[in-house]
Amino acid sequence: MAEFQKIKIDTVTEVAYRHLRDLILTGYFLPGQWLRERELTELIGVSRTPIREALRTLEQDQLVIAESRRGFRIPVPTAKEIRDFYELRSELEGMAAAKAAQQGDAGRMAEILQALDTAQASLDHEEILQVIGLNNRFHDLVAMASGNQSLCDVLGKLRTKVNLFRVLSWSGRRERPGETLRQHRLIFAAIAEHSERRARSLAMDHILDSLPLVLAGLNAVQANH
Amino acid sequence: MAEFQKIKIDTVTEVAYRHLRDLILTGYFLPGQWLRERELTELIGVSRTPIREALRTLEQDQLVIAESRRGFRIPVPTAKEIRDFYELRSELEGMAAAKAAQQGDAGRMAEILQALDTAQASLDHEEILQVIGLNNRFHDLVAMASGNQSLCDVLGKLRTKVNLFRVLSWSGRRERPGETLRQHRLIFAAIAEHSERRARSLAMDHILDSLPLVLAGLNAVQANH
DNA sequence: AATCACGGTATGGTATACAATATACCGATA
DNA sequence: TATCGGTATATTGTATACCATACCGTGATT
Repeated sequence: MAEFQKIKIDTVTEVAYRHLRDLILTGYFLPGQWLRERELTELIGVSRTPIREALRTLEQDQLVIAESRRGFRIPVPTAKEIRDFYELRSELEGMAAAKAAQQGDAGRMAEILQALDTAQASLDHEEILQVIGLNNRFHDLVAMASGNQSLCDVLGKLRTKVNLFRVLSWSGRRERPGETLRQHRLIFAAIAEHSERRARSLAMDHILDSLPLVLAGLNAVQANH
Repeated sequence: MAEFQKIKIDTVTEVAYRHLRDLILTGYFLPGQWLRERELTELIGVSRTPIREALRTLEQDQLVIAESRRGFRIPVPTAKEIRDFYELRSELEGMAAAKAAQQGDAGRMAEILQALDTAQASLDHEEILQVIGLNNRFHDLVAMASGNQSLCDVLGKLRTKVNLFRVLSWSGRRERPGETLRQHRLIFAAIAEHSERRARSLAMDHILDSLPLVLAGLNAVQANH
């Protein structure tokens, strides 16, 4: 008999964490806004205990900032922070692409290719949210193809935080999923033909490509006070 | 009149976090051991709430592992995890060294040199703990000299976790602070003369140098069941 | 104008109660 | 004997009440 899958039961803390994270990443809160525990308990519908634990986790994700005896607030990113962040992510996505090219796991390659093709189909049908989701998945799959779990974990964290920068700077509105998809295809090609250096270089450039957009968005937001 | 320094008051949660972290990193708990909340409240002398918040933070540091409705336990590292981890850290320390060489901040360089000289003096006086502390500080200073705060943060986290691997594998006992210091001097020389590629390469090799020691320690621990 | 005192508000922390669940133990049954 | 099932116990997960304390705005006082 097949083994029974152990059912993972979500704790309220985990639900609260994901709920708050999604609220933050969709721009529900404004940059700099204080998150009052008691408001959050009403918003999420749970008690203070799981809210506080969820906030501690979000603090580690750098999606909120803890200030002693003041509470938690949404960060207000600076241009330098964003530049530093993109530089770091660029290096690590480059490493992931290079390692993936080195490994060349056939199964993973097929998965990535399928994600790209599905994204292309979604693009043709103008299902933009689908395309964006699959574009994110591309990076996930490449990280997994690197075979390095630590790298995968760190990149996952960075990718979560990059969404914060995007939403706080409204730059998500100006993305061009088609161009992104095109670059992903180039990176995949380099990985598939085991060109480590080329894969790294393309992946790094790909990340840095979106930096100006985010910085411009940040300026626009700040100009509006 | 000089401005009053805003006094940073530690919350109990933060104290509990540091206390637990230090206990973990000094090997007070065994790999795989469950951390019972009730025991921890007695051990640290605070109530469950701050203990649980501290554990959530430690979970993000990957110094403990949370299992739903089971609690938290000390991780049992595998050889692959350790290899992946060192590979990642090697890449990032290399990046930090390269960026530091690029920046060439004179003030930072002086700080690093001073740390190296102090470490040398401590070594001559056989103050081994001093030397180890200053050797860690070297990496911190190089990361700061890179000018990239995000990189600095991530490397800090990685450096914390590497201590867990060391203590869980007892490999700390076999370290040779003198050899480490010698390698640090070489890395510093490369940074000081703005040799980005050489600084990166030396820093990466330096990290990977200690990997076999940790892996050997892991095997030795596992052989003892 | 600068400083100080005061009070409101929110967090930080404790204690407690209870629900939910994992585990160990134990006995019944095949 | 081995397996199944049930029960007791321990522990985490969650809610809640309560208090102490820090922060901040406000207004009086100098």
